[in-house]
Amino acid sequence: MDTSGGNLDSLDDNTPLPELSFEDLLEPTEDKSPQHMDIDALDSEDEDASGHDMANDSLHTPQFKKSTIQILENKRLSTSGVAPVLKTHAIKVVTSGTGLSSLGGTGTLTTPVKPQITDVKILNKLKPISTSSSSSITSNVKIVTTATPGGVTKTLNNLTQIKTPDGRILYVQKSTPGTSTPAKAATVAASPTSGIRRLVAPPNIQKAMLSKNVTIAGAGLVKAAVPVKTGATSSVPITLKGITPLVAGGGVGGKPAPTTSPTSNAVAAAPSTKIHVVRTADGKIIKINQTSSPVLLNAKPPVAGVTPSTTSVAISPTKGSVVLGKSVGQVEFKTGTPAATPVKQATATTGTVSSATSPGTSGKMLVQSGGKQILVSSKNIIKLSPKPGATSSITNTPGGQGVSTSGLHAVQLSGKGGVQYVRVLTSNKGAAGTTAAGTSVTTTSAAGTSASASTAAVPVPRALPGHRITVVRSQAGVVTATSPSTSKATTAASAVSAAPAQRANHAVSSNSNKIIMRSLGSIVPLPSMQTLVSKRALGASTNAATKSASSSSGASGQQESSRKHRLTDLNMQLKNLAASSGDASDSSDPGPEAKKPRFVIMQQGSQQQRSLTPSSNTSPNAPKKIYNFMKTTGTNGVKYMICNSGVPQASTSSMRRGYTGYVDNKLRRPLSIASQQARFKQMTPQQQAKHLQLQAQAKQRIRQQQLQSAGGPGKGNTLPTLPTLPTKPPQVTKAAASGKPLFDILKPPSTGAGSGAAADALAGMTSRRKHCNCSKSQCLKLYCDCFANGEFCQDCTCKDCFNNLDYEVERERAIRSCLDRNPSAFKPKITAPNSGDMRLHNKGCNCKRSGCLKNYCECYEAKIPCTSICKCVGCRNMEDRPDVDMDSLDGLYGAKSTRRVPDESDKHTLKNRSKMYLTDDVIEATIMCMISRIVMHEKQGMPVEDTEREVMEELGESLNQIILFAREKSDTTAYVDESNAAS
DNA sequence: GAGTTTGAAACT
DNA sequence: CAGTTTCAAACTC
Repeated sequence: MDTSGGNLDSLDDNTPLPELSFEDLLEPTEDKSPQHMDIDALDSEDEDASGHDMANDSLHTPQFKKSTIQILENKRLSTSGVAPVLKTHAIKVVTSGTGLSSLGGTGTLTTPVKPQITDVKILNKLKPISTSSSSSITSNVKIVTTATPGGVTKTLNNLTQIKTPDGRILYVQKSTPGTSTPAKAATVAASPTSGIRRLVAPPNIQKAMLSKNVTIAGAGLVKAAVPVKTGATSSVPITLKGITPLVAGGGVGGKPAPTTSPTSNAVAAAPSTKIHVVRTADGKIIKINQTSSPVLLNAKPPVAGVTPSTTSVAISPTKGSVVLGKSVGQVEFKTGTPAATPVKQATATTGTVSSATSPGTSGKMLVQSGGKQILVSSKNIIKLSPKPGATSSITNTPGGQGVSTSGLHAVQLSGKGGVQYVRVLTSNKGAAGTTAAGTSVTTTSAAGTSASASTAAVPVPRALPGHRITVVRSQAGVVTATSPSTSKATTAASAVSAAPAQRANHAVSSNSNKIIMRSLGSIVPLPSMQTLVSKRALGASTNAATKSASSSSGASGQQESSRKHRLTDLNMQLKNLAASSGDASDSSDPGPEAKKPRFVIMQQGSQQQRSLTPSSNTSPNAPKKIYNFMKTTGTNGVKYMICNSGVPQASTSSMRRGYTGYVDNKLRRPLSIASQQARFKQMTPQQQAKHLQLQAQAKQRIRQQQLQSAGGPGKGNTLPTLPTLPTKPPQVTKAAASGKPLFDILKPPSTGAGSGAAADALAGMTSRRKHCNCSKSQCLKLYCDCFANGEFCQDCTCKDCFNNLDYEVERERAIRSCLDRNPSAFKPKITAPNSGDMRLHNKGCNCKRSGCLKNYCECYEAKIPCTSICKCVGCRNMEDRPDVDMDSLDGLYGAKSTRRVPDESDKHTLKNRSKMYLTDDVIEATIMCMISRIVMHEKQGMPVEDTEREVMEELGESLNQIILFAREKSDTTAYVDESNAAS
């Protein structure tokens, strides 16, 4: 038990989540009315947040709409005022057994008539509910465990055990910044911003029991002695309400019986209220909601002799959420059954929360790692490091549990912030006397603030060997709740993109028994495959490529500018192709959401290696594939920053002020704004301090490693050169810059002499095209291109730069500020309304004096014509102008080896030709060829590097063929034209 | 490279 | 939302 806490503490960045001690759940009932008010407010906020999260809007973060358990605050009661007894309390949830009496004071749980404990689903919400901003659900992880009946409830250092009647134990870990000690927790408690965690209880939970003092009766009321916050009177009974008794025999999948008796405090809720709210004395609210698509971890068949429903946590979607909120004197559990249950009590507050989606719909995929199986709902992608035992030993819990070694497994959820870290701990607890059987799963969301992440562990069926899985939310923090029914590839993609968490360290412990996913792992936003699939994108890339090839000869300033854009587009597209070569199958127009970056956990185990391994997601709804670009800086637990999703940053430099081409900003954004935002919001001062410290350490490690690897030292305040992947795009970039034809550029690096060129290309990739020169903004405002593009300053000439790892807190604050001002601040300014449409400036320019014919004008800079959206005066940047938005068409022209500057007629001709040759069919065929290579490589288990190289090679070959074909046609046409002219 | 111009971002 | 200020890039010399 204690050991688990120790493990958590050992985690660096992820501040160990404070255990959710019993006192956290307790609160004097006296405060009822105000507390209710609070609850209502919170609930409303939560609902609101889920409904419209504007902050994340820019990030396209999916809204969290599922019922979950949320810890609104990370506040932790100081133990000083609480009776010691309280600390050891556990919460038992009894599904059946109506009419359970509430336990007063120390009373232990009353056993329900037919105890049936289903499952517990723990969702992490990174952002405080209070903020309507992005509602991020960190994880939908549903852990099914069978508890050993009659087990002893205990509170781990970090974890609070919730014991179900049948002996299952749930571990709830609060995320308090770096504090294992209560005192610290207390201090933290003050901070309003805290990570939110959601626990989703199964629909049938009728009763919740807090060991020793709190019991939740089936009737819905539970009273228990409530420990007072520091200085407050202790042993005030807590009331749990809203719990509806289960129908006898209600299995996991079965429909729960409606609850009949509302608690005194409970307000009659609409029928089928599905929300369970528990509020702790320290003001935490736990909501138990049903969520449709839980992820099942360690799902295993229930222990023999036990009814399925009881023995194992059922995956069945649960409704109702438990929210630990701010000090409310009560703890409420409200349960509702989705379908048929009659009205349950729901306080006004809770009522708002309930938005459960239909469970069951989601497909689940089974992920196996190191002999462990994780069942994931289709929407979620969980990726476990292939070798649990791999590297880091961070997770070690010395202590009682006897989990000395740990394995870290990275779990990536497709949803917002989709990365979670899972730690599987071998639990010796059984030996310790705790009833909890072998494995418990803990999920923490590190998002927002690393510290905020709370963990919850669910005991695994006894049959399973004792393992504890701790899921720590990634910084990105925003893990969307998985809604099985609604899940779509696009949704998942968008969700992922929303949180571009950049750095996370995660350590993989050598012991496979433990899987710890730490927030420290670096997460890289990856473009969704849809982007790749997008015809438009492909065409763009093709055009860009051809353009770059043709434009290489250009000399004039204007051409230079054009080429810059072209190169940018090309690089972006290539990156896109390389990075997102995953889910090609979805040809539907991804829309803006689809372009969101995906976060990839950088596994520590794999060094300097980019993996292109698809997740083991088998579910149809699940995102097709996610390719992880992994790079490690070396040592265990080292935090490292990853740039631009493994694609070299060099070419990605943004054009001035948010120009994105029609390639999404994601490509240029190594950092996850969403995640940063979330983290920031939840970060407490202590967390921030710790975070900074960790970052500094990580940075130092990075530098050291880079130095060791003969990498040039970063300059000044900028970060050292970020690790770049040894992949092709860089080559392409440099080659393109050098004027090589694309098809040459794309050729795989030849051995021997060719390798040198490749090395040069890589070197070229490592330098960005543009460097800011900010002097007053500290690079923390949108004035700064680096910042605006979500990039760290690197090799810039800026002064007092805060846009680096050393000032991540400030940076996150700035990001949030920007998003507060403009939720779309980090969205691409220039997009194409529809696939195939011309790129347009979303906001329009406002030029007064430049006539929109200078690069002052964002439209002109992006080579797009001004539109009616623009407020420019004296605009001359018209659509029909030859110098606008035409360079994207001259790629084929360049292929003709024509070096003269095309005139308007030429451009029209080129445009027609481009349409002639770069048809959708051609583009699709090209993509399919690339995809086929990926698939083939995957099947063959070929190295990622090889796969990437070949994909790019395939692209190059395809483009080459297209160009050659176009050239031949053009020659023929010219010949015909000449003949005609002669005649 | 210094100074000016420009327009987006930030602020009021 | 409009006006003003601030800012950094683009531009000019």
